[in-house]
Amino acid sequence: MARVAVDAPIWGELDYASESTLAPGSVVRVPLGRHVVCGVVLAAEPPAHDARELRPVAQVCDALPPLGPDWLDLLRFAAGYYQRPLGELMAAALPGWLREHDADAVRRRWLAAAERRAGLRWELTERGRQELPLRLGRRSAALWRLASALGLAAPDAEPVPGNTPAPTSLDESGARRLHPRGAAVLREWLEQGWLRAAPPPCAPLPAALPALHEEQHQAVQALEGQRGFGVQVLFGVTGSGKTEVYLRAAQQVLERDEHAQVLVLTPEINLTPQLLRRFSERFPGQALAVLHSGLAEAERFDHWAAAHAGDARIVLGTRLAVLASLPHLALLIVDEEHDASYKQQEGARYSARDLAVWRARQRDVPVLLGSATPSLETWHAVRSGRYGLLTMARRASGALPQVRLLPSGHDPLLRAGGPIGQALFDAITQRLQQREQCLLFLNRRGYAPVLSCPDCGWMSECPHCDAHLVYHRTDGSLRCHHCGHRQAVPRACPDCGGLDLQPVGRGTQRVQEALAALFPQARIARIDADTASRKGQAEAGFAQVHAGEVDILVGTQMITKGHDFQRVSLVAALNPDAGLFSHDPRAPERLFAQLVQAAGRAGRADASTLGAEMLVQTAYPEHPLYQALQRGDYAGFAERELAERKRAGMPPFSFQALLRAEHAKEPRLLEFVEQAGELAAQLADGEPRAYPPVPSSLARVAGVHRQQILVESSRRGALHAFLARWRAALQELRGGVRWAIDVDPTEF
DNA sequence: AGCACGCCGACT
DNA sequence: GTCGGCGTGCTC
Repeated sequence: MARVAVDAPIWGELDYASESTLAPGSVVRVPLGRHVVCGVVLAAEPPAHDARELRPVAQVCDALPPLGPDWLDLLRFAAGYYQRPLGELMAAALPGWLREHDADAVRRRWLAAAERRAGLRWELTERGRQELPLRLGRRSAALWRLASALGLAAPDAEPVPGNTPAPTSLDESGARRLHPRGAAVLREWLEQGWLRAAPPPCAPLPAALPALHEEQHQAVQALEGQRGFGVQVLFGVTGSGKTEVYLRAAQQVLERDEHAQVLVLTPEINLTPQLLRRFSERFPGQALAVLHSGLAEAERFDHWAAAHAGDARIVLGTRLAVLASLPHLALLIVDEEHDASYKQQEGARYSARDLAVWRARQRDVPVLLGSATPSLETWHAVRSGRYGLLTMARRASGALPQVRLLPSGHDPLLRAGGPIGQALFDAITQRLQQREQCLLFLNRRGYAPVLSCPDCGWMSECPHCDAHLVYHRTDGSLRCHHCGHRQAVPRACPDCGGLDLQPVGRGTQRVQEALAALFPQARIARIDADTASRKGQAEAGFAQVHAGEVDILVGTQMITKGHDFQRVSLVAALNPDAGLFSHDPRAPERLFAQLVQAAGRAGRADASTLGAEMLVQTAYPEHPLYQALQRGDYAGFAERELAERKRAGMPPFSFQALLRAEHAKEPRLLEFVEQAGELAAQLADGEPRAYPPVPSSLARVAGVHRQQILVESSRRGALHAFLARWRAALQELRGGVRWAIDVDPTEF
């Protein structure tokens, strides 16, 4: 009998009959209802006492080595911590291609992928080392020639004089020299699971590694001394050379152990082509696997297989890569660890950064968290001594851009309704004269965030969401950025018939239009979700900027990530103030990180005649956040935010979870959250504290109403004990309300 | 998630 | 009188 976690949103694990004893971690296909689904064996159990007739396991994917116990423990932990079924975590961790193909297809693809990786060079697996001698016995000298070429000692072989190390891997032609059917025998043994791809002969490192500057040297040395579990925070300003430290850290680990694997996490793989390039240049060959959701399913399987087989020495990926099977994991690196995209926002809402730290502790290996603006959670752990701190405060070459705050208070240009004030106008004019490029960003796409009637106060609102319809002038449409609703701009006000509908506020389109009028001679480009609708379109836009075909680039946050523009010397934030006074307690932290990131887009200051500048157009130039930004004082900003969090009893000084519930009928939803709140009060017993239900930040999206309940405790253990009980009780409630618990929520 | 089972409104 | 709505329960 086998206990199996199945690929279905089912709590509880299912039992199946099995003729043989299946190793835990075996990937199987099992009948469920009228379908066959993928599953992972959790344990081989003795038959249960109840006499229920079990259905048999349909197939065992025995071409795959079973998933390791540490992988199973990771998934069990994540399922428990994030209050989700184990099967769902499993489905998130395994490539879809594996889940959707039968054992034969999996075997074929697994072997084909292994052959491609190996360059047809093989070595014995542990299993091969044990089982092959049994199979061969004392017969067949020719087969033993193959076996000893793979490093097995024949039972009655003469001890080899001297200590010439036996070669331990074989390719096809080598096998043919030793045995007439050598290649076929290798294939047979491969299918038995006795062989695996031999690691490519240690790819030569580039002859001359780049010299490290003093701070990098210090960081690399500190990491060299790290053995066993430890979290090191690499706190380095943009351009300080964090990637080189990652590369050296990876190199140390890979050289120390010929099987070691390194996991490198990055927020958005498409936005960090440099990181991928740097790793593949430094460690050439098949040793690098890439895991992210942009890969075709079959391709993702191949990369996952390389990781699971232990062949991939470096696995570079987005948050989902943290769930990959990595049997020889020896180092984890989380780049831009503060980035919000490490938190999965649907299904199992795990934090890849937090799971990376958990995996490091589990395997007793180091983990490196890199950022110019660490998350407050991470910074707090540094301050309390739990995490080590490696600081790189200087740019490797050139100076950081100067931050200049431009008060928008009494500016005549802004008062006249323009997107930029006099100071910014002058600054851009200067840059244009020097043939340097400018990058302007704001958080709103479209032409204007809302259309309004000055006569009666009517505003364009989405019929399905609690949100404004955004005016897009290019095609004369009103669009909802939340549900995709789209309609033509009305000729007259729907309420009073007034004909003077006015755009209110500014989006990227309107800014582009205004800039075209202000700088008629400049070449202006715009990149946002609207212009980048098709894949590659954004990259084409960026390429134009790199090629110097654009003088001013306007866009959303999209343009603040992933590109270093050598000829951009001025970066400006047009209206960042919303982040100062948001109801979301994490808004300031995000704003600071975003502005620092944006500043980093400016090229080297010494390549500019005027020096690189980051300009912030704000009504609150005295605000401590901007003051800290101007000083380049992340630590000061973080201290202040942490003090505020402590005062308010918020994370990281408390632990939170959020119940999110949604339903099309508001009364039904309210009834549900009411009941949920009562259950929480009964079950909590004072700890944790449950707040009353409130509408979510967008109370209605696409016709669905949304409410949430926040629970908070000073003790993580108390919170989790409560969540398990609460979840079980909520599952008993009826009424078709969709709900989910978000542990350690980052968005409210 | 699917899928079946079951009890209440507008149709040939 | 039925067809079908989706609320509820189950999947070893």
